[in-house]
Amino acid sequence: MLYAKVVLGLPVEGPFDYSVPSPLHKRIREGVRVWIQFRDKRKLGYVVKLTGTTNIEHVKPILETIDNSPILDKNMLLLTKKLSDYYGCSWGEAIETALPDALRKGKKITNNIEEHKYIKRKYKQDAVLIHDLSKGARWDIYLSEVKETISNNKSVILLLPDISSVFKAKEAITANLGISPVILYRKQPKETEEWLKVKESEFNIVIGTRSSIFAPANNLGLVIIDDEQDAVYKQDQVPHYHAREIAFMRIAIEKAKLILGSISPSLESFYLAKKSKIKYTLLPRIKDSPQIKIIDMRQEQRYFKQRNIILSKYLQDCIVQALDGKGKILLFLNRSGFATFASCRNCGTVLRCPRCNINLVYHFKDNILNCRYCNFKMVPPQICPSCNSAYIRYLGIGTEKIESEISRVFPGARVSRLDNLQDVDTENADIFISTASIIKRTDYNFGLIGILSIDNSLNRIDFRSTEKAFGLLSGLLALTDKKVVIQTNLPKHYCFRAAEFKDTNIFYDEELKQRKQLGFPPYRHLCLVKLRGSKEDSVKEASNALFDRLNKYGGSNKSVKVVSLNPGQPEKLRGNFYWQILIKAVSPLKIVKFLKLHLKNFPHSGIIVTIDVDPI
DNA sequence: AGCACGCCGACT
DNA sequence: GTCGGCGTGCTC
Repeated sequence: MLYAKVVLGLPVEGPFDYSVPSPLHKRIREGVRVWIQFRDKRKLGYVVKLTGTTNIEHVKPILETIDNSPILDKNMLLLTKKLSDYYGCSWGEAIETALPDALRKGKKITNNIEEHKYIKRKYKQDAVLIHDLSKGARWDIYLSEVKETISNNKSVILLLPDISSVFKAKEAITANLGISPVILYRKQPKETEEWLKVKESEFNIVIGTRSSIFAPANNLGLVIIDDEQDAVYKQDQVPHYHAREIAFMRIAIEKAKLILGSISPSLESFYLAKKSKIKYTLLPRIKDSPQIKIIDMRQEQRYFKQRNIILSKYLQDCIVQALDGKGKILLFLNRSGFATFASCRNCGTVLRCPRCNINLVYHFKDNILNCRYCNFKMVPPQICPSCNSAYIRYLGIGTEKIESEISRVFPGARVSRLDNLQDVDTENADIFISTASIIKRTDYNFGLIGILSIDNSLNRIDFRSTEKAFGLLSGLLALTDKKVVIQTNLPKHYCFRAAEFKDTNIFYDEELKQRKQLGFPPYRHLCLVKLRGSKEDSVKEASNALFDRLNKYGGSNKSVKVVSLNPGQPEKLRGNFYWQILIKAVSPLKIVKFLKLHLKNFPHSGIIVTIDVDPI
C-alpha cells in the first residue's frame, strides 16, 4: 500500500496521511498538488512525503492529483519546511506563501516540468554585504556577478524594495548584459505564466520584490538583495517572513551566493559582517562627499530668544547662496504633526524609561509619559532630571507652517511641497520641501540639502528608530555632493557625528553597543505574540492569562524570556482589540518551539493569536 | 481556518 | 420543555 503525507494551507500542523489509489501511483510524487477530502470538505493539499506505512486507522484516499510532475522540487520543500519552523506557521502555509495565487487555488498547468538533477557542490556559506556609500557603485558589482553566474549556467534572483526599482533594474541588466530578465511579483497580471517560465528555465534572471525570493529558479547560483535594510522585505501578514532570512536559508540549501547591498546596512547584516559570518565590502565616497554642517538649534533658540525656529541663520545664508548659484535646494523634515517625545531644551536630554532606556512617548490627552515596552507610566517632571532646568518641552512643527515660512523668507523663490507619489520635477521650483519619500523617488544632485528636523525620527519609541533615522540621513547625503546642513537639538548624537566625520563606524559601533547592553537584535531575537478579538475585555483577559502562562514556563526556562504584555500598536483597529506579548531569546527556533508547546491547548475562543518572529 | 458537537439562557 | 448562543476540539 502507498501512502502520502499531505499538508494544507491552513494553520493546522499535519501532515495528514492519505492512501494513494493505484491508478494514481504513476503520477504521484513528492511535491505535487492533490485534491483530498478533509473533514467533509474538498481541499487542496501538497504531498510532502510518500511512505509504505501509516499509523492512522481510517485513512482516506487521495481524490485526484493535480500535477503531472512536482510543482515544488526537493529544495523548495526543504525551504518551506525551514520557513515554517522559523516563523511558526504550518508547512502548508509556508508552501502557499511560496506559490502564485492561481496555483494555490488549484489551477492546472499543462506543462510537464523536467525534474532537475541536483549538482552536489562543496559549500561554505558565501554571502557578502556591500556597504555602498559611493552613489551606486554596487551596481557594477551586481552586473559583473550576474554576468559571471549566467556564464556558469546558473540562475540569478535579484530583489528590490519596490516595483519601480524592479523595472529600472531590468533596464540596467538588459542594457549592460544584453540578457532579458523576467519580472516577477505578487498580483502581477501574468504571475503564474511568468512563474512557470522561470520553472522551465526559459529565463535565468528573475527580478522582483519580496516574494520573488521564492522564484522557482533552477540551479540557483546567486541571490542579490538591494537596499537590504528596507523594511518592505518583511511581510506584514502571517507568516511574517523576512526575504533576507529566507535568502540565507535558500543559499544554504542550493549552495548559492548571496549579495546584500545597501547605503546603510541593517544592524543585523552589519553585525554578521563584523563577526565575519559574511564578507564585507565598503565602497567609499571620498572625492564627492558633501560638506556637512551641524547646527545646534538650542543655541540658535537661546541666541534669538525664540522657540520653534524653523530656519537657522546659517541655513538661511546657505539657501541665499544656493539660490544665487541657481542650485536646487531640498529641505527635509520628517513626518508632519507633533513630536511625541519630551526633551529638555537646555541640555537636549530626551526622557527615557528607567527600566528599558527607551524614549518615553508623551500622550497629550492624558498628560502622561509612557514606555511602549514595559508600559511604565509617569507624569512629566517639572525639572529636567539631567540638568535640573525647568525647560521640558514637547516639540513639533507642521509642514504647512514650514512652507509659508519659506515663502515668506524667500519671496523670490519658487517653493514646491513634494507630497506622496508626486514626480520630482526639478525644473519647476527652486526649493523643495519633502519627507522621507524623496529618497526613493530621485537621484537628482541637489545644490543644497537642509535637514530642518530629523530629531523626532531619532527619538521615537521603538529601538530601531535610530537605525531608521541613520538610514534616512544616509539616503539624504547621497542626494548631493555639495552641502548638507543638519539642524538638531542633539548635535552630539552619534548619528550626526558619523555623518560629520564621514565614518559610518561611529554610528554602527555605538548602536551595536547599545543594542548589546539592552539585549536587543542583532544580539537577541524578539518575537511578538499578538492577540486580537472583537471584545475588549475578553482579549485583555486572554492576553493576561496567556502572559501568566508563558511567564510561568518561560521563567523557569532561561533560554526564552517573556518580557512584557502591552496593548497593540493601535489598541483598536477595525473593530478589533489588540494586545501583544514580547518575547526575547537567543534562538528564534526555541521561541517558536516554546510557543507552539504552550499555545497548543490554550483556550482562545473568539481570539486570534498570531506570532511575529523578528518583528520590525 | 472552519465546522460540528455540546452544554446553559429566554421563548413559541 | 426546546431553540440557539458560542466555547472547545478535531481534521488523516
